[in-house]
Amino acid sequence: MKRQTWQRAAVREALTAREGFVSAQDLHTALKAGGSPIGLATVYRALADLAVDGDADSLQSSDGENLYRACISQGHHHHLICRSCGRTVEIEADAIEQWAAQVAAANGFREPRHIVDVFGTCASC
Amino acid sequence: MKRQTWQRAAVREALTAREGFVSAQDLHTALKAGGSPIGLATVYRALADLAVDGDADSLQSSDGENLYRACISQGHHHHLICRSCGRTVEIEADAIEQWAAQVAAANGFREPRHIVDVFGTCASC
DNA sequence: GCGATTTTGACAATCGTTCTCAGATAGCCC
DNA sequence: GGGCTATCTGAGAACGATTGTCAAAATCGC
Ligand SMILES: [Zn+2]
Ligand SMILES: [Zn+2]
Ligand SMILES: [Zn+2]
Ligand SMILES: [Zn+2]
Repeated sequence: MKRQTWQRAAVREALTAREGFVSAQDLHTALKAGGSPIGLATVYRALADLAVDGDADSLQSSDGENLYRACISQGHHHHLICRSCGRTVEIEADAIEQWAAQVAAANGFREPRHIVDVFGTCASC
Repeated sequence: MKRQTWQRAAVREALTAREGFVSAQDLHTALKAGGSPIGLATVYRALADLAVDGDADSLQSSDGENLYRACISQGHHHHLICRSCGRTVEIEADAIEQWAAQVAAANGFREPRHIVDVFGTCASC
């Protein structure tokens, strides 16, 4: 079973305080700047756990970094992300879900999963 | 202007000979195994060029590797990829293109780009 | 063939991430 | 509270994909 530590709480809180997607390293830097003595490896582990439990969304940036964001809606959803400021809008689109399932089935593919993210420049940028 | 070298030709050929997506390292290993003295850095550079020129598709695997594949259809398209054998089907879906553009516009996002890939297990796996 | 310019490749450097492992700690039983 | 034990933590090393370096080699226009 998972133990409750102040480190995990701190990571969860720091992540929630952020608007858009953050890297593990950035979050660690922010925590240290706030006076926390938390270790980098711990931040990585906590973020991975949050993502697995569905409490955080994760995606890979174009240069291969893993980015995380506190989840707002609980269910399956996608993102519209500002490539400049990182501001993120959560999107639900049944049409996409159905399309993905249908396309997979039509080609004989089982257990379909999909990656759908939209990037753009937001109104304030 | 781009120069024509046997190295680039070899990379292009090796990539075309493959069915699904390959990593730069795998392709390099295959080339070496075939007797070619080509360097790893050159394979990376050639693949990046192919992707830029639209002659190869590229995507990031879940563990952060860049994968490449010889392009069949020329225009913008997406992929249905077998998570087991790598077999890939190219997909064109105007509905998705329109949906992405519309979702971006509705939220005030300009210059939308999107990532859409479907993974599954193909019929033969 | 010549020369300017580009490309190559061995190797080092980078950088995000994971591993290691000894010490700290949460949760549980008494 | 005190003690026990499995889990968690963190400093640093290790790792692995990718990129940078730079001298030597190759291309292409002349
Ligand atoms: Zn913005
Ligand atoms: Zn979806
Ligand atoms: Zn398959
Ligand atoms: Zn598209």
